[in-house]
Amino acid sequence: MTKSEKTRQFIIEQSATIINRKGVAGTSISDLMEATKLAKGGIYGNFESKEEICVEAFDYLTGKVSSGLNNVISQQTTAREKLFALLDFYRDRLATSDTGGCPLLNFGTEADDTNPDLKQRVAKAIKASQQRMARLVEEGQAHGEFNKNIDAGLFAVKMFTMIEGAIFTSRVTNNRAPMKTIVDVLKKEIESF
Amino acid sequence: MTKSEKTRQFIIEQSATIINRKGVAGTSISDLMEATKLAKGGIYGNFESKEEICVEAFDYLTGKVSSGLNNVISQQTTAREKLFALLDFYRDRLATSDTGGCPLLNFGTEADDTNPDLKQRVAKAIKASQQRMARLVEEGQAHGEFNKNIDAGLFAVKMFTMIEGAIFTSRVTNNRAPMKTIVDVLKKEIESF
DNA sequence: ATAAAAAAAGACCGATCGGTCTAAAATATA
DNA sequence: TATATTTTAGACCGATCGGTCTTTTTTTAT
Repeated sequence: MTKSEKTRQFIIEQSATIINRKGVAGTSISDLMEATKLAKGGIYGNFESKEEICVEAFDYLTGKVSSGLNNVISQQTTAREKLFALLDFYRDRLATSDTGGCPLLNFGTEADDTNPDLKQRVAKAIKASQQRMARLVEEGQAHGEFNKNIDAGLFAVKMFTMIEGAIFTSRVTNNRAPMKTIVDVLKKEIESF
Repeated sequence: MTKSEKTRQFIIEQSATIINRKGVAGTSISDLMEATKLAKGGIYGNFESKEEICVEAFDYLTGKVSSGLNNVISQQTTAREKLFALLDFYRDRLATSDTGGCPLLNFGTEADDTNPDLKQRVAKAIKASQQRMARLVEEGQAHGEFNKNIDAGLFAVKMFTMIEGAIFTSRVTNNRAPMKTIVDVLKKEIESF
């Protein structure tokens, strides 16, 4: 890993949370200079534009969520346990305030009317998230753990919308209760599979 | 209604959709000058700051959603019909792209880490939305239409998170299907009450 | 119609925006 | 250690930001 590759990665990591919190339009290069302790030349020597940093920051954040999920899921054996671990991860790691919440929600709501490139990236990430959920249900069905009549795709849509809606609600109202409630509701439904 | 009151209202109405789409940070005064065909003096003669315009725009947008809902709800008689009308309204009027989507979602996700005033306003509006839903369920129970064992508050949280999550998903993916699916799921659950 | 009051125009302000460029510093090669 | 290359600092750029203020225009009251 060359020096500039390391610096580039460092900039992305330091910028990601700031952009997730303040948004693309609300984040200035000087914010990133302050966070990285780099001068303008240090930033623009590694990125072509603010837009490029934001895109990389989004990929970094979603990648971190994705690997975090893969990690907790891989530690479980049954499909039910895996789905529960996924739900716990969302509840404990994305509804909290300290990292700015779910990047899909933050980048998605800002980009949908202003930034087609970013919007498409978010759309892809949404699809991937739902597919992960559906896959876990299908896995449970293949292993005879869940009823085969369950519509995995439909449940994934329900699960995804509820989780994102709950993250949003809990964060704006400064109250973890909605997120907890929704996770419990989803767990109960999974138990009935 | 004095001249300046009319102008003030005009500015709010013309600005609201723009701010809903581009966000608070992403909207400039010159955007609003262009939309209203007013010069800077015309804007700042009626508002103290950009922040004030944004707050008024949020109130205007949520007020319009609220009165729209009240309108379609009042045209129905049974609680079930009222809940269905509410769902149809969300599906047909807020998941579409032309007005920028749900103001709660747009202002809420931007404000939660950057704008405590606006954040609190969104939190209040969220609470009001959920209470409206819960009240309709309780109304149905009072009239013997729904089973009294249904937890109205819990259902309202579920309904609200699913709707917001579905609006988000449908808008970012440019696909009405998730919103339609979620509305159908909720209707089916209401039918079982 | 005229005077008084209200509202809007637009020049102007300092600050900051994203981005460029050259010179200095740090690193890699030899 | 000397040299070639890469990387960073930071002065600088024009544009635009939110906001102010004086002047002009429009509205209202007489």
